[in-house]
Amino acid sequence: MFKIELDGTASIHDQICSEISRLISVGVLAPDEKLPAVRETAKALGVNPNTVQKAYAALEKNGLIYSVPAKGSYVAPGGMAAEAVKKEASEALRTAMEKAALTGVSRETAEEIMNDIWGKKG
Amino acid sequence: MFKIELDGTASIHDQICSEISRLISVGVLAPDEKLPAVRETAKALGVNPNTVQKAYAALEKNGLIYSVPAKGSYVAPGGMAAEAVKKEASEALRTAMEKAALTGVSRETAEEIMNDIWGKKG
DNA sequence: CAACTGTATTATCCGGAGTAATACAGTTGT
DNA sequence: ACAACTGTATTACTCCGGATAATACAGTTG
Repeated sequence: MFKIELDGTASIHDQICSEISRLISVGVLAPDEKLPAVRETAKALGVNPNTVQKAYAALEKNGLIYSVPAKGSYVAPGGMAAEAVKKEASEALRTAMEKAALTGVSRETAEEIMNDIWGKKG
Repeated sequence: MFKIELDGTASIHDQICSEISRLISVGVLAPDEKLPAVRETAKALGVNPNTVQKAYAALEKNGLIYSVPAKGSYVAPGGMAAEAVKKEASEALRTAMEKAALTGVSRETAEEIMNDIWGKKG
């Protein structure tokens, strides 16, 4: 069972989405692996089941998981999920970069930050 | 007078903040230049004066502008404002990159996006 | 003095977030 | 067959932040 710390300013179901997305992309949650039940997750997180359901529904809408009534929710098969997550993350990164560029942040500055995070190239 | 399109999902005063920040960093709003009055901006944007005031207050808190009661609000002097904006934007970019890295986005992918936005290096 | 400035206060409305309590239909293990 | 689980759906309620609205005050400016 995964753990999530509800810290941020974002809504709880958004945070659940993000964390599960991350776990999928990193591989902690494998393709076709069964996710904890809605009620179980809710209990583990000390959160209302409806909130978790909202998160799962959003994940399914984005193609990260698929749900089978009366059976469970599963990570999308064949690496589709991981790809979807990275695609989402890439788009978010693009948006952030566009915004930064709009406010005058230079490419050099962006590269420096990149080196801090991914390690210097070469 | 500047224009702002209230599109995003963010709150109005946040959008006003962002747009004024951008205009400052780019140089459209020069240091010590007087900003439009709260009521004037509100009217131009079709928005409540209180909302604009909230935006101006936040901008002042972040050191981007300074307000003189009964006189007006002005862009912070000596390029301080532009620097503050770029610093903020850089931090936001760093946060976005960290999140992307966490979800498995590779440096190569990030570089590609960077090339799209800032132009290819070299 | 009139018209403007930023600032402050209070009240109200609306929508989303979150909670709560159910209910239903289908699966699964015993 | 039955109990216990699954996802899904519905309805109602509370709470809080965003936004609006209507003022009021004090100080500046022409």
